[in-house]
Amino acid sequence: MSDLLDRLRGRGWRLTSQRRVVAEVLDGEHVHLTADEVHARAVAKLPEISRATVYNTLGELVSLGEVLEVSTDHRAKRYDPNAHHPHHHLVCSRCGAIRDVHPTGDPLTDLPDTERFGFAVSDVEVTYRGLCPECAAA
Amino acid sequence: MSDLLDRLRGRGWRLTSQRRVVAEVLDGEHVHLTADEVHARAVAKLPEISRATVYNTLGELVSLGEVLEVSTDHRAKRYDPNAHHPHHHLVCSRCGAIRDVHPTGDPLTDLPDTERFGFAVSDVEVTYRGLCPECAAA
DNA sequence: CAGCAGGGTTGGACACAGTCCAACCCTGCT
DNA sequence: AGCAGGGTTGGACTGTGTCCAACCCTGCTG
Repeated sequence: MSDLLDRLRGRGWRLTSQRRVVAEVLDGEHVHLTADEVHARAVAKLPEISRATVYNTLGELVSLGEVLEVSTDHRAKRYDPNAHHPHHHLVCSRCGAIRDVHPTGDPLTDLPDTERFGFAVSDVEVTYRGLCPECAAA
Repeated sequence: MSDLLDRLRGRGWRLTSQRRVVAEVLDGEHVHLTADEVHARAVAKLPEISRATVYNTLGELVSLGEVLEVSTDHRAKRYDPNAHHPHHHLVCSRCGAIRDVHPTGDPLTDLPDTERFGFAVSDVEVTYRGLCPECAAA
């Protein structure tokens, strides 16, 4: 994703220091951060960046398709920088840890026309839930 | 689900008028209501019922496995009274309408051991997204 | 080079969903 | 009738996210 900045520049995105920092944070650790976690890490690099800017920038990255929004629990949304590799998620039902997973098969083909009710189905999200090894041991 | 009240009684659930009203609301229309919508409908039948009680009761019904929590958008949770028929959801990406669907196949078998990372996977949620006929026409 | 336009940033106020809590009430039991 | 204990209530509170008006910064124009 080091080409992320190039891609954004190519689309006429004005590349401010704030936006660069947010992109760097997402590029840094490939984990699923909440907006506030992104903000905390961004502040470490650019102390005066505001929460609103982080929210704005994350929203823009999402609508540009460079980052995915994931909301597995009913709490804060998380941001997944791995937007160019289709994948699904495995979530620990106790601690909320998230892993990217790649199931075989395509669930889209598992939804017969009679079950589509005239919808133009374009996407599927699959969320597996279970106990992670740490929580299972505890 | 008219046996719902029987099942609850059988488990020693104290059947107050408030709880009965919440159960009736869920039983009434088989749609996916938010907690506030349940509250509004409950108030129509029992004017003095409080929001806290609705939340409490919904939470209890969920942990008893009588009702499912669904959160397809990042807004309010919705409650699905259809807990005894395994199914998944089809959501309109514009208006948020939800339909229950029954895909063929079992996505659990599509997740190889190497993709389970030691998790004890127990459940899968599949959410199909697309435009509903009304939104596609507009 | 000054002025300008327009997008980006800021922080504080606000909105929404949900949770918590102490006081109160109600029911069944003794 | 008195009591214990669970259920209910409403109001305060929290966490997450959005909105907005003022400000700033950059590149362009004359």
